[in-house]
Amino acid sequence: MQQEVVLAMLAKEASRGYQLRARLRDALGPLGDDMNAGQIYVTLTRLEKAGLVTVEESATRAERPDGKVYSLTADGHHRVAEWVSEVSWPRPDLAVFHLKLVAAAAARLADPIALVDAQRRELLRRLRDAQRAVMAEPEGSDAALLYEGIALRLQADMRWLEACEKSWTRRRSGS
Amino acid sequence: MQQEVVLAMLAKEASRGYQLRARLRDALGPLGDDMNAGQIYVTLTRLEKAGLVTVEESATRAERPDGKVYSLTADGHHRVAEWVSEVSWPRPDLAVFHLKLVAAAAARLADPIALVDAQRRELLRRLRDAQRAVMAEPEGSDAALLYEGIALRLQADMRWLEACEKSWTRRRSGS
DNA sequence: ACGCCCCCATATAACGGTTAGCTTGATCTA
DNA sequence: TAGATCAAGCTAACCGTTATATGGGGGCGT
Repeated sequence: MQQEVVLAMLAKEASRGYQLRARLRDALGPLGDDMNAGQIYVTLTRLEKAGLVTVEESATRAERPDGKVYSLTADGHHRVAEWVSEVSWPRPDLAVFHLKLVAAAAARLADPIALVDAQRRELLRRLRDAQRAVMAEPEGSDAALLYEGIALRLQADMRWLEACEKSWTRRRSGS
Repeated sequence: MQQEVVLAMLAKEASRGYQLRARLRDALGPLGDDMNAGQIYVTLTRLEKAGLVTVEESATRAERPDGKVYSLTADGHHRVAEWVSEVSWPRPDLAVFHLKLVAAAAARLADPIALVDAQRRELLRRLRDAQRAVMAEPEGSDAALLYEGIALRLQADMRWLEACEKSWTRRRSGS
């Protein structure tokens, strides 16, 4: 998980790694299961090295397993405030599929249009899954919202693939 | 750039790093300028270490700068064929924004609805840019196709943000 | 002729996200 | 009591990405 996300979760209250991981999983619903177990620990140690969090080797609390409790430093608080206030959005990652088509056509490895078609079928499958998941979730839940976003994305990508197909068929008859 | 992409470009013909980079940039149009210059060399050395490409220290050709020409090994050809045939699609990356909202609300760092609004304005700006870019490109060019995909994505994300706003306002009045 | 700048071409260190896999103890259960 | 499962944590390693460095060569103005 992105460092800032972990940092922001830690801003609510100091936690140990496992609790943090559980909170993240809860906030994502069924999609949280995709997270890798070790991810949090990697991120936490890196945050510590960067001086954004501190550990307290707490045998002070009566917590059974000899514990590492993580909390934010002043720098950490500053960083998370900064992150919350900044607007950023992941750049669309369509380039690699496009390059796959270009490369496949150039090296005569496969028919681009067949590739687009296969991709369309795959996205259709995922779209059905996402829509089924939306309905399976309780109305208005976090998970339902996320699945809805995924479905909207997939629909947009489907329409792009249609545009790709048109473009490549034109290109084939045109050359 | 992803290793497989570089590999696939190399499948067309053996090249040296710089040519490869130029070919990639051409295939992406104006978006290709975002590529980092050194990226290709990092990827190529890693591919070499993995045994998927080989270098030929060619002073054999009358090429001025003492040259490293890269070409695919048998394993490399196999790998690229595999890649072309596999259907994969980047997983939608909506989780981090969702977690930003959750964390901001939980730690009372900011008003989630204000965050959604700021994001909406930003995406609207980018959408206008993308649509302008579509029209600036020659009809049917690679770059126009890519920009169209980006625009479609952004529209989908906008609609998701609207759903987010609805959901969080409901949640606020409901708690 | 000299200095300057830009392009070709390559390389490298380092950061950050992700994964696979390991350990160790506790708890459950057949 | 042996085996399975789970909590809790850790590590090595891969890959994508960036910033930055290094030279050689060609044009160009003064």
